[in-house]
Amino acid sequence: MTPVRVRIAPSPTGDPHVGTAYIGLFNAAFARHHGGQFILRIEDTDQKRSTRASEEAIYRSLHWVGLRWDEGPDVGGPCGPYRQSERSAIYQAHCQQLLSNGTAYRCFCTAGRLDAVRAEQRSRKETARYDGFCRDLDRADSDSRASQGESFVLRLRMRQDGDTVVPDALRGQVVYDNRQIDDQVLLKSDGLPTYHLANVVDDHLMGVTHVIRAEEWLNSTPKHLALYEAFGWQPPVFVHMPLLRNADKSKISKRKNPTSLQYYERSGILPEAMLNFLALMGYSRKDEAGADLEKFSYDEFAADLDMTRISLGGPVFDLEKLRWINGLYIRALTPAQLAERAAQWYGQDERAAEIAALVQERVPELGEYMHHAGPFYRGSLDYGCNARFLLVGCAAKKKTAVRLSPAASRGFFETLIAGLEPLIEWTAPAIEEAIRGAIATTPAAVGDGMMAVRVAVCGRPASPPLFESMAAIGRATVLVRLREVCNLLGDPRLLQVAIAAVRQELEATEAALTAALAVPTATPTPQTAVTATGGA
RNA sequence: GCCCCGUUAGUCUAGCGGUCAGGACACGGCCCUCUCAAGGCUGGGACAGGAGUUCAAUUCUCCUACGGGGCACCA
Repeated sequence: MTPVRVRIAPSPTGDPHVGTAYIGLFNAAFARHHGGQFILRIEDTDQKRSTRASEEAIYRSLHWVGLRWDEGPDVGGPCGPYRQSERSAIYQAHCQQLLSNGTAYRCFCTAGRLDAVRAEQRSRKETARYDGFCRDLDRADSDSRASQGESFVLRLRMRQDGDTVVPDALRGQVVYDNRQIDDQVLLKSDGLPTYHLANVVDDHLMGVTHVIRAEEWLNSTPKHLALYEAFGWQPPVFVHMPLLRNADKSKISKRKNPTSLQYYERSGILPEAMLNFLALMGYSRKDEAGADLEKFSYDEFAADLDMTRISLGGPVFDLEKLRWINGLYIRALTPAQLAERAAQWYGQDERAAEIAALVQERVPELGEYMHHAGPFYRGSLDYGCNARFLLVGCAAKKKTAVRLSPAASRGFFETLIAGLEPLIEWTAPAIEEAIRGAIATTPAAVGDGMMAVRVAVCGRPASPPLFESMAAIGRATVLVRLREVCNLLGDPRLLQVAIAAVRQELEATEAALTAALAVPTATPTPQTAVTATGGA
């Protein structure tokens, strides 16, 4: 029996995603279970969006959560290179093979024509797909046009009749009508492969036996199968995992959920708790009594793992339960271990010195250190009565201040997010520019806009310098907080609830005070008390 | 619009023809308690709907509804 080899193939665009850890966990555990290997491959064929910084962040976050791989760009291995941008020659050679055996053809269609075709198909309510315009071009003609430097892509020649059956380890046989399947682009006009080509070629060359990936890939599997056939290769076993979901059941997204692993690391989720929680998404274990087992280690999980027992309903990523499991792990530590872990978590954080520099001036005694540094080490914030500052200008002292409605304030935060999100460099000057830009789109005063951002990001109206603070808090966490503020402002009822809570608190205090002052004779007089202590 | 996947309480799940439909998060109550947590006990809450197969369907089949995903020179 051939050894099990599995892989994850994240693309280095943006923050390391919780879904990558999820799929990584099941792949790694599966490999461990069967004594096989787990490979990390970087899918950076999208030149426009891939960055080296993101790639590094993926290594970091995956390591943080406790995943280790046997082969990868950073650790090497016998099937390298493990970065697809470094494998162009391999893909080119394989394309040549497909071109000569006729399973692929050059397509010279322009983007404009393709758009027009798609628009036309949509207006006729058909499945949008390539119309085959270049499918039957004469080969010699195609060769000469290519050699004259005309721009082209390479497309897979899909069979136009019959069905393709995708054997999925969890779903059985999934049948597709071949006429539904597009002539997929394999090689882009920049000469780089698309995911579909690179993925098949690499999986084969790297000896991957089981492809465990997210369900969103299920529909493109027929294309992959066609490629395996075109190359004359044996396809791997396919396992399509359910997609992690937002509370509204849509595919998990950063708009509706913190998806960055960095966010969880910084808000103090323990990596072992994160893995445990992720394992519970679609998988369950039982104790001797037959009750569901909620807490188990990665090793136990890997030993137990049976992929056929994965449940397919899309699991909602429930932060409440994550926090509960995290608490379970925290309580399982000895006090000494917890002290050690906590100190390590905030003291050896790579931003420790940066944060210290920011709060230094505001700390008269070390005891107040965490009060000021706290917001740098948290995930979501609780605004309480400071929520009023989130309404741009509304808490301003100047009578003439421009005051924005909740909706307008929300609009402001949305444009701010849009300005912050694409920043290449997450630095104070870049952040400042984005903030000033966003404020400029509103009639509010600069200072009032800044105050709203300060409270949104730091949770209170007093903080170290805003831009530097935001730089230190980090992009992932800043964006999560801003999105939560948008949600808050988007639903005024949430604000009402907050206001009601504050009012209740105040009224209770007032009532207690009034009651106490109304019965001065029932207690020893203040006079006596003062004298007594004063004389001691 | 077309194609594919899914459907047990608000959420994560067990179940693989006969179960009082089990566990967990969250929620309510009680206990413990200097507070808050934690912990213990306890309560409410689910098989999407309809046909069929069967002595018997949550479980098998089909239809409907609902949810999700895909339909790019993004992965």
